[in-house]
Amino acid sequence: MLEKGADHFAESELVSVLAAQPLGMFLDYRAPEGGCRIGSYVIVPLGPRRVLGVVWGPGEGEVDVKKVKSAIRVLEEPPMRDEMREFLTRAGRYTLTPLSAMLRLATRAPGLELPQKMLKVYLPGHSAPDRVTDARRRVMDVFSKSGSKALMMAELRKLACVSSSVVKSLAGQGVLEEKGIPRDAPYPTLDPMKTGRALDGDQRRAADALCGDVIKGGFGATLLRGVTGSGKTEVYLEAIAETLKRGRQALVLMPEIALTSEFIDRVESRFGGKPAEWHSGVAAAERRRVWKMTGRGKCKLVVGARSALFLPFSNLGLIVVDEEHDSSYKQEDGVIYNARDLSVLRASICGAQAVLSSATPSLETWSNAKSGKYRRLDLNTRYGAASMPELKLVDMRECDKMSKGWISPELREAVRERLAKNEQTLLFLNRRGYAPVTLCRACGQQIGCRQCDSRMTEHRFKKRLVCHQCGETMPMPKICPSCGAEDRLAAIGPGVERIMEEAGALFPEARATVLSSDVFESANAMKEQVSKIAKGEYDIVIGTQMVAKGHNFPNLTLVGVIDSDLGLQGCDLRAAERTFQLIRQVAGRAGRAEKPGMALLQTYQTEHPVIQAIASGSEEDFWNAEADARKMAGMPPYGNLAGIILSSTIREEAIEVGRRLAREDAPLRSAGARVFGPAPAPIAQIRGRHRVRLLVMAPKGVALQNAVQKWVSGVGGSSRFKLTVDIDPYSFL
DNA sequence: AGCACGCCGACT
DNA sequence: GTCGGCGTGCTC
Repeated sequence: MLEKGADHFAESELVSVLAAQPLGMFLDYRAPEGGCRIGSYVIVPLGPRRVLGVVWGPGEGEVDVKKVKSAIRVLEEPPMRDEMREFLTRAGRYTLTPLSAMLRLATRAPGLELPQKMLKVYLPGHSAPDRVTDARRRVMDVFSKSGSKALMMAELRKLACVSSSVVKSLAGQGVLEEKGIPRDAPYPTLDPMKTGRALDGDQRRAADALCGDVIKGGFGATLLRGVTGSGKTEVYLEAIAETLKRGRQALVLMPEIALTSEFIDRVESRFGGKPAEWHSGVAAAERRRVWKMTGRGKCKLVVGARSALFLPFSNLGLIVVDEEHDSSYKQEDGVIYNARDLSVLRASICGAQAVLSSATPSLETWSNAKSGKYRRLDLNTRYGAASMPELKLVDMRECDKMSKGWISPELREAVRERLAKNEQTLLFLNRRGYAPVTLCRACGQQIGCRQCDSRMTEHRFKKRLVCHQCGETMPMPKICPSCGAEDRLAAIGPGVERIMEEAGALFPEARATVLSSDVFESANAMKEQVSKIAKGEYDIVIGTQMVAKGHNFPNLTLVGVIDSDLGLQGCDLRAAERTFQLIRQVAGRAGRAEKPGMALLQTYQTEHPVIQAIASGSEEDFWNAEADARKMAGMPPYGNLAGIILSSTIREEAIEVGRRLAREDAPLRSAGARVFGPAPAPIAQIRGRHRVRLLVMAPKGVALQNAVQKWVSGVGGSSRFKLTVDIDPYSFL
């Protein structure tokens, strides 16, 4: 319970209203005509406007009663439930988001305040017609055949082959009854009693466990782990069936809209009806219908994007987060939240089950399962792990003495073998351009970006320097911008273009190409190149991470990872996690069907636990190693992080406030937290705003949110200045 | 978020 | 003299 006292207010009693406007405070109003209750959605006057709000409690009465206006009216929708208000409150407190912004998320359906639109339908009435004509008889026949089902004018005209005047005149005589029905119709009922596909041993066990939880009722969280094709969807469909049987609602979150259509088909064949859809691609009227129907409990199953988590479900019993590791669950602008974490919070508040499903769970979820906070259910593959090629490490410390360049003798030899056999090789390096660093040999200065403080990457194909941080580009200079020395600029380190150059020199007879997002004019040009590669028109493909996903190159039997360590030294917390998944994905490109594949991983750190884990191919080993590393570093999930993004149209202001905050860190220190930075934010400039970032680190158990709030409150700054807090950031510098 | 109020530069 | 730029502040 959020507050005590009456939950019903008679007309003109004082109530405290939270407006869905960025006000940062509650406003007192008088209850409207007919009274209202806690949770009522109300339209209130705010300045010259009328805005949507929710009655949050009794009026605070701290403002002059003469200033207090009356709420205009209560919406027809059922009041916001206590559990929803608690969810918004706690989610807002966790993400350090003002409650009004949270309310905004929860009322993001266009035209909510509009009265229910009515649809005119016709039914047989009680009078007899003054005259019976052929046309009139056809109309009456339609109703007798269809069992007096209500029909819209368009349907009726079509079925009876009459014009609207016939219908109108019958209605005028009372032969037909004209009725308005709500336009936002309830959703088709889903039939959970239909049986799904047959499940095998692991799937059956997992489904039974989940259904058991649903039957038991109350909160629980489960990691459902299984590779693609292991039947995760089928398993959670069983849990959905069980939820529907008990009259409760289920929500399935998906990371990408593209993935929903296949799921919708599965639902239709399993339950005999489509679920409601909620994402940015859904039209306004349909969004309103989904919102209203979930609130009235007339919509039992929703599939949607992360924002579906804020729908006003009346009896939510199950939340499935499909591909829970996917980074698109992290909302990065506006209100910053992670839908995966908030799903668990919402489930815990409304006594629902949360099912986090993934082939490669995030470390957070893996560790929650390991500690017993979440239950873990594993589905083992039906077809074994046949798709992984032989993995071999190449120690680059050995090679350096023998040769220059980035392609080791061992990898060279392997490439030559493929060339002789007419098979393809993929050289993987997750770095665009020619060289990541351009250094002046005269003065030692690196060429930096003028816009943000990062380094410029040379793109030799385009003869330009490009900042991968903010997109700034400039022509490749002849003289050093710092000291003016001529022809002393040196490219340091490799990018895919440089590997292309080296491959060209080593294998002049081979047909080689670069596959990198920046070398194509259009998506179509890229697709064309991909299909050329698939057809075998190239012998060597040099690619960035874009080669990892989906493309099938049947003649590819060798993958060389140029720099396996690349992801590991970055400042991105999930770099290792992603490196692991990426290298496994890339290595998985090698060898299909009858041709066995091989992957050579070049590394300077053969003994590094992550590299070892990748080489051994054991997932559990990797997670254990990664968990140890994060534990040592005090990183999530064994420590807490908060990103502070300072932005301003004036670059100096963002930096200045950043420095000041970093200096005045007493509130953080006393709580046991530390601050790093300021540094340019991952996207240093957005829509003319300069962004700077601070990172706060705290050991587990520190009330990080409180400390951060205390610390940043009253930073001030001009009106162009804005501060945003990103709790549990995904990317940081 | 809007929207008004208010205080300084280029026009009829 | 005024029109209008958008910086500042308020909304029960």
